[in-house]
This record gives sequence, structure tokens and C-alpha cells, in this order.
Amino acid sequence: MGRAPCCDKANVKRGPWSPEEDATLKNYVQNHGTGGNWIALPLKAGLKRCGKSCRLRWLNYLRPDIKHGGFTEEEDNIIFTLYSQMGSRWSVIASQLPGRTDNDVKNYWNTKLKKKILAGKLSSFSSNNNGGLINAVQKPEAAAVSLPYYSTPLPIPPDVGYGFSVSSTPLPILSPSCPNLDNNIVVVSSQQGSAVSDSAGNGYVEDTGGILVDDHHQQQQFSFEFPYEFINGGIGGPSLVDFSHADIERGIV
DNA sequence: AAGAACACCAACCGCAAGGGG
DNA sequence: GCCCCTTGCGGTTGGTGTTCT
Repeated sequence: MGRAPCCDKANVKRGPWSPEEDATLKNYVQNHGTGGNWIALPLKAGLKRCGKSCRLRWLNYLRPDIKHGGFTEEEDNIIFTLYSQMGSRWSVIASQLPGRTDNDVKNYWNTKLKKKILAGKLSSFSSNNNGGLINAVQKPEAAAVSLPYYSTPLPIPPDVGYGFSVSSTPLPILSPSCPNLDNNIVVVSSQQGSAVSDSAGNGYVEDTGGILVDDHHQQQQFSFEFPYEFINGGIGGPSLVDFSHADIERGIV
């Protein structure tokens, strides 16, 4: 037996909300609150709507503190930074932006901001204070072995689908030729990779041979890959030249 | 001018988590 | 501990407006 539907779909209205419905819902919530039960609310308020629909309409549109209108550059940067760190945790990201909803942020990211970043038009991505690099933070679930959570400057925005893997066999200790070896996490070296493609025909540039060193001088080999057209500058991203050994070394923390 | 393609965003869907009985 | 109900979340869809050809 499957899950019981949250409401009787045959007897509820769907689709866009009318101004009358908005007014009814707004008046009811402002006068009576939600009563802690959205499922029962539409019946009490006299709305032929699903409780979930009412909740969504209130949270995303009717709440008095909702901010409508375009996102500012500062908001762009906050979204980008938080997305870099935690991925698509829209509710968490939205909680850092007063008046914005998770749906707003999600839509904005998917329709505009992602393109803006890929075009290199976001200040935190294109500025020179980090050598043109941004902090791409490894997603925890991507780690194949237990390593400290770390950030590594890479010339990519976090949404371009880079993969990340760590070899299971620790490498021999590298000679400490790198002046930053004593820092917590170091990307010691990297090299330009070769173009590869997956079974669906999507092109990637695969970079291999990077070394991570943690604060116990334990080393792990890693590899990562980026969509080929992005690395190749085809959609406004950096050219392959930007993705060099030197650039990554410059970003060592 | 008209149809096609694209962009935007509100709304829906299904799943997981949380809480109460 | 289990079950059921509700809420919250993130992914996806579909309608509408705009731009392009």
C-alpha cells in the first residue's frame, strides 16, 4: 500500500493562485496563524487548496517579509560562496539572505546566476585578489577516504561537475620542496590533463597526479575533471592555459 | 507578422525527517 | 520501538512572457 495522498486531489484547485485566494490565505494566516497544521488550514480558511500548496504560497510569496525583485551583487556573492561550500542546500543558503526563499534562490541560481558565473561576471570569481581563482570546496561526499575538510583554489565554479577521487594507497612522503608544506592542506602539484569523454559523449579534461598533504604530512594522490567546453573557454570559462600547474600552485594555502 | 525558441519563475511532486501517540 | 501524520526540502515541470528568426 502506497503513501496516502496529502489531500484529495479531485477536490482541490491547482495551478496559479488568484488574487482572491491570496487575500483569503493572507487574511486567515495573519488573523489566526497557521495553527501548526497546514493540512487543516485550507478547510478552516475556506480555500479549495491543498495544505502543502497553501504553505508554499505563504512561504514563497505572501509572507510580509518577502523581498521581491532582483538580487544584488552582494547576494550573488553570498549565494555563490555558500553554494561552493555546501552545494544545493537552498534552505540554508536562503536563511542567510533576509527576505529570500529557498525557491527564489534555487530559481535564481538555475536560471541566472549559474550562467553569470560561467561567463565570469561575478566579482568573487573574476577578481584578481586570488590570482583569478576561486575557492572550490570539496564536497564531503566526494571524498573517497577520510581527509580533513579543506578548500582548494581551483579555476572553476563549483557547479561545473568536477569529479574528485582520492587513491586508496597513500603515496610515499614527498620531499618538502614546497615552502608551504607545513600548512594544513597543500596541493603540491598538478598537471594539465588530457581530454576524455564519457559514455554519453560529454567531453572532459581530466587532470591527474595532484598531491594532497595534510598536517601530518600524509599524502594522497587525487584526480579531478572538468567539462571540456568549460576548460576550453567555449562557454566563457578560462582557457586551458589558465588551468596550469603554476596557477594551482599559486593557490596553495 | 507569425511561429519557434528561449528564459523565467510559480507551483507541484515525492521523499525524508521529525514528532506525537 | 513502531506507526502515522505533518512539515520541510530539493528536484522537476509547466505556463507565460520575451526575444529571435
